[in-house]
Amino acid sequence: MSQRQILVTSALPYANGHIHIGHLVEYLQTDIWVRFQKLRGHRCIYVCADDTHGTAIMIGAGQQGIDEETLIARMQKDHVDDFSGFGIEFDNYGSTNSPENRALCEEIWAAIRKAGLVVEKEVTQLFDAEAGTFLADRQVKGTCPKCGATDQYGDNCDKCGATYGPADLIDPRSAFTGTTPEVRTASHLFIEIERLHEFLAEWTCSDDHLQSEVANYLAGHFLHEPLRDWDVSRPAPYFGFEIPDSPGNYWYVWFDAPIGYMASTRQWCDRHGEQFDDWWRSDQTEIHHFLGKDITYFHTLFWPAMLKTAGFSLPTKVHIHGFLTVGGEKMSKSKGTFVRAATYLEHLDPSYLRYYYASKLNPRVDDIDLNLDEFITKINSDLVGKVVNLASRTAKFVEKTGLAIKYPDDGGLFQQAADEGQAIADAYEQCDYNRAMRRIMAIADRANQFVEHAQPWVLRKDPDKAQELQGICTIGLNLFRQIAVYLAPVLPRLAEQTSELLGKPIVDWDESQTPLVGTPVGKFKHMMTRVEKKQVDAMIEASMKTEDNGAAESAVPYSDSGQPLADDPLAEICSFDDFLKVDLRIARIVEAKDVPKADKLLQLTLSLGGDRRLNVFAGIKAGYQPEELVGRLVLCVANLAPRKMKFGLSEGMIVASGPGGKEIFLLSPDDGAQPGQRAH
RNA sequence: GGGCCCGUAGCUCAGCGGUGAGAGCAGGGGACUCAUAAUCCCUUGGUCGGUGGUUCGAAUCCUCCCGGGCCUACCA
Repeated sequence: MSQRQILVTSALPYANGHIHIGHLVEYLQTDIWVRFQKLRGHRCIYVCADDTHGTAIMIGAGQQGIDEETLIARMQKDHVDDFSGFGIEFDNYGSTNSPENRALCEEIWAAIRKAGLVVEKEVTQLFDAEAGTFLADRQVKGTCPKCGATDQYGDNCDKCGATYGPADLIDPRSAFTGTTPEVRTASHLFIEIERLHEFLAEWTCSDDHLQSEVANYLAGHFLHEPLRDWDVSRPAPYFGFEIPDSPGNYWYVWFDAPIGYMASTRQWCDRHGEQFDDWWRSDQTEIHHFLGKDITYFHTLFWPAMLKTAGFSLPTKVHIHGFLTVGGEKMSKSKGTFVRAATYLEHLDPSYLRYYYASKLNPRVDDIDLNLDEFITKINSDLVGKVVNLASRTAKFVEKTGLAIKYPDDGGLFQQAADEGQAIADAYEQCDYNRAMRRIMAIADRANQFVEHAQPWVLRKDPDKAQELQGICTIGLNLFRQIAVYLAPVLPRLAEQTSELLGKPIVDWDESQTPLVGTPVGKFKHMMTRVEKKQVDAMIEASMKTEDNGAAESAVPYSDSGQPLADDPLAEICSFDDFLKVDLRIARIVEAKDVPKADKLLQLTLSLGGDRRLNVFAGIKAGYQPEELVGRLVLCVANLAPRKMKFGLSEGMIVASGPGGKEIFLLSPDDGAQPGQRAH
């Protein structure tokens, strides 16, 4: 097998938030792949960095009263700690706010300029003077100029479907401060990526650079029509690198972020006396990017276009994974399933998550689900019950004698498992860890059957059978070690413990091909403890309490996030008389049923006490089951003008909060309230 | 509206043109006691979402339909 030279990256985590178990899918997927390549004897380096630029960092720093450099330095430290806690080993972990990155941005920019791909265009944007920043379309809300619907984003109206620019909104408000933004025109620099259309159409479909579903996605969404110019500059003030030949303009964060892969490589090269061009301008080096489906197009269209234009190597493969769900649902802060890496580490062993993710990951873009009950049984039965147990049930019988000098006849078991090595390696190579784990567990099953039938605990009682006992345990421990080698990319800690027990380090995949004989056996120590449900519960409980307020760490007891208010700023002043026009009443839901043809609606019958009933269609289907609603008290707008809907007449509204989707929270009165009472 | 992915045992998934459809976990029965109540043996359980087609033969390929998820809706 010839030695490959491989450069691997994971997407750069953004410096405005902590690492959580969703991020870890990617970093663990990548780390396992890298460890696998290294174990196979390839030259492989894994680089990453914090992504530090952009408006969000600027705003975040402002809110905390610190400068951007302080914010990103703090967050970088937290990120590095989290990664190392999970055994994720980078060869270099840099920052996009580094001199190396600036230099590379300038180099690539110069090449794009030289290729004549840059054009300048005027862009009119809203500017938040209080926050000191330009606002993206989605960072502005206001009233739709077509239909008058309130609270619409700056790009289109989801009531009437009209599209417009943020400056067209009536009464626009900044999402950050709620202030009225001013209109400013600035000139932006664009890259005419369409000029590379043909190249991209070819590249995305060839040589297995992309998973087939990703290539299809690009072909159907972007490449079927001319590519739009890419706006790569932002006017000051902006936290980032100023564009040398365009003073007052900064590179958009998505321009310099992927270049961070290169900058991180350069730092590594400088530390190791390596040539940068051997990694980024060489046919001999494979480049593998791992990233989530949300940032597909930056990495499969813009990034190859930038590399191509600047004369660097193109990615060998872009590996795109799906999102993490927990218990089949999106991670939720309120349900405690939005678990930070640091919180996880306070309660559980990182090996558990490494193995669990490995057992679920496949080469497709599918989302993967973390089912907490399955998590517990999988760890306990696979890792503790099957794998570690093999060592646990044989090692102590040979503590004194060590392994046999000659490997005994095991009926072909070791050879069979050695032969599996290639299939397991292929599965790792293709990121089909699920398949690899299944094959490895099958070896563990066969090994346990062997020990069971050989009955070392019986042999132990007969001094004449000492040699046979040693032979049995030599087989058992060798099968165990073989599994530890195959699992080493996933469970590096187990590999170390195995090395310690048997006195021989596991540094090469080929250790799985030859049995170990004649070495001493150390005293067996537990290698992994069982997971208890209460540990998992405690983690969820703790996550529920953890305020994830981005980078903001507050000492205030109720450190509620400012995000909801920022997303939806306060409305204008309303007079008391105006308020009284709205007749809010306590109501009891006496009937609730699904509206089969509606995506969002449930049909409710509200009782205001006595015989008074209201028929209401409420857009809460995603958050509530009809049966759980019947009987509960809610707050309703009882005098709302009836509205004729496709499904019938709606005679009021019930009051709820939340951003929408599944996150809808109905209001309930305290005990004692009665239907029909007015709220004011 | 468009696109992509998925729908196989209670759960998580494998099989993706060819002997009677599989694994792990869960459930039931038994064995063992070396081991972290681990392990081993036996066992229950499935009209492979539905329909139509291609084929000597389909869970596996194609049509349509139903259901779930994600991404989009002129926006990167």
